[in-house]
Amino acid sequence: MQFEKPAAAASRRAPTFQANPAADARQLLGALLPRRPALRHVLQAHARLAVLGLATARALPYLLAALPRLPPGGAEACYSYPLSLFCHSSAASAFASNHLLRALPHPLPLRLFPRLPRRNPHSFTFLLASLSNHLLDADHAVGSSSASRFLGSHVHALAVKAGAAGDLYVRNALVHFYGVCGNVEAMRRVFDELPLVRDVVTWNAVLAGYVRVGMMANARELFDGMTVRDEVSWSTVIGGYVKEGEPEVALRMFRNMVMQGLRANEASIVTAMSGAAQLGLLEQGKFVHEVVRRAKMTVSVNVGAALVDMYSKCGSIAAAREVFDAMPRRDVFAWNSMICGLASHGLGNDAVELFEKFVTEGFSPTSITFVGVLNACSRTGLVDEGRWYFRLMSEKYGIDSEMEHYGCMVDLLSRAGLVQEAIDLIEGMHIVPDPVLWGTILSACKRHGLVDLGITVGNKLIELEPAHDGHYVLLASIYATAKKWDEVRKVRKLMSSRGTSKSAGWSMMEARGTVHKFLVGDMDHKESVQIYNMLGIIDRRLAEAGYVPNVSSVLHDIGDEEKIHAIKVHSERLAIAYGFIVVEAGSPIRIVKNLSVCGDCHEFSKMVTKVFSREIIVRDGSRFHHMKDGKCSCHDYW
DNA sequence: ATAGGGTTAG
Repeated sequence: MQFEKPAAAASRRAPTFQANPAADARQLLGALLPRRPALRHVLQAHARLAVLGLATARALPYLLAALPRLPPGGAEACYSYPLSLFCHSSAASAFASNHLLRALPHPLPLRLFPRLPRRNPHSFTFLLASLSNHLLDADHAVGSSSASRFLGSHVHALAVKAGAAGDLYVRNALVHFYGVCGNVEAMRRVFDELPLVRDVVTWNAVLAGYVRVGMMANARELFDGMTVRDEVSWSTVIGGYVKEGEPEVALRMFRNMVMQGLRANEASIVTAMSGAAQLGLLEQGKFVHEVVRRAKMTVSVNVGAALVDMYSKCGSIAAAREVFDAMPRRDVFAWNSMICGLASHGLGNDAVELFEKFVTEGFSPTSITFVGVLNACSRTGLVDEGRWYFRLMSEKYGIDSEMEHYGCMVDLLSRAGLVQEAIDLIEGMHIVPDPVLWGTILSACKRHGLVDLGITVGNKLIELEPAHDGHYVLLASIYATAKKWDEVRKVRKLMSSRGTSKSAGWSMMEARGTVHKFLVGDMDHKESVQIYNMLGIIDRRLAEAGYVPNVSSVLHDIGDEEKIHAIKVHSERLAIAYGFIVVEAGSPIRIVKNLSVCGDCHEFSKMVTKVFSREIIVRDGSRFHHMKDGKCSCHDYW
């Protein structure tokens, strides 16, 4: 065995440590620190440098540069560390100053800025970023944000005075800042200022500014005019369409991007996935998942959570669970998606079980976790559990009850017939109750035959929201159960003179790679003739099996014959009939609706699943109906 | 140095 000479070994291990300690420290830090270091990583690295004798005054700025943005109002120790790094740095360089500005929480950078021994044009970038980040973090802390807006324009003025405003990075930071403020005019002014010093980041910042305030037409025009677009440009616009409730456009752009051979990054994957979830169409969601698979991307926590949400909102709760169980690491978002998903599919017991596991694994629930859990209890009729979790939320976790939580509780209680307890809850709320809560009470009155209370609540609601058709419909049907026909007529008349807010119902399904959308009595579809023939066949078989249309839910002032005719061509039935034509036997027929299923369509669909041994999965305005063998996962309550 | 992202009752 041969031995190296000690000197040679040493020089190979640390060839340049003697030559340039600062450069070595920098190199070592690069190897030591993860890509996005946390405070403790930097502290550990500092310790390593100290042990090696490399924690010199010249090396400290690099530690400063590696620090993450520290949280506002955090422990003072958090920011005394960056300050001491700065003070012990030998060169009071602009580099060290700038990274100090970056590490410290708002408003310290603003206070320190005038006193920094060295500044350069870059310093404005750091300062503006600090302001922008603060605005983004605390978008509801209105008081401090208006101050930040003012301070931002002040920094802008300082930059102009210092001759730094023409710097590309400073300009980009300014565009971003004004975008974050929602000050589109100022943003645009900086963007258009001569000389036109711009790069793709400038364009993307303006794009994001338009998206942030919902000016999608401007965003799109800008995007279309861009000569250089990168991944960020695409994901910004795709995310904008998702945010604006136009998932079809978002997904079309995502496909377009992929078809052009451009790389889908994590942001565009996550936003497109959320678009597919919003749309509810499984094939669209699977396409996005397929892009992840083909790119051989590792399923990160973010992508995993988005997948879970997409699969549950597209009606495949089993696929959602599969993805969730396979995730090596999960964050609160992933858990929340899974819990809420189980709840919306009527799997309340699974949701509650998962919540308990979540807590056992040491996670802290958020307000959204409780929306999921309470919703699960409500959908499954777990009254005691619901009361228990509602108390747990504030008493153990200190989470304030929000409208959504009250909504779940009112639904839970009134559904179980505990209408008075639900009313007491509403009346004891510390926030102004949403009229929808009273709407829940009203439908419970209908369900439980509480005529007098129903009449009081119904009239109150009509007074509160005269354009809301649903209130008239419910009130009239309550009068109808009490056989007060004169009152029924009055309410109907009132509705036709005032009510307007009823949106047209539609049903969607996808087949053969296309999306088909049906309206009531729709004749626009290319295969309309076949669809109506199929509907006729289904109707006859169902009639043989004893199905009788129930028109009590139709409140139009028309005869029974017409009502039956109207019900027979509800969009959902057209979609089901089309499903029989195009969906492969053995596969479920998947339908997405904008409104709630009407009572008779629900009965009809259930019966179809029994008579034809066909599975139907309907996503309506607020839940899923898995229908099979004549039974529905919603337990006939929606 | 600067731009983009997910979960929420009826």
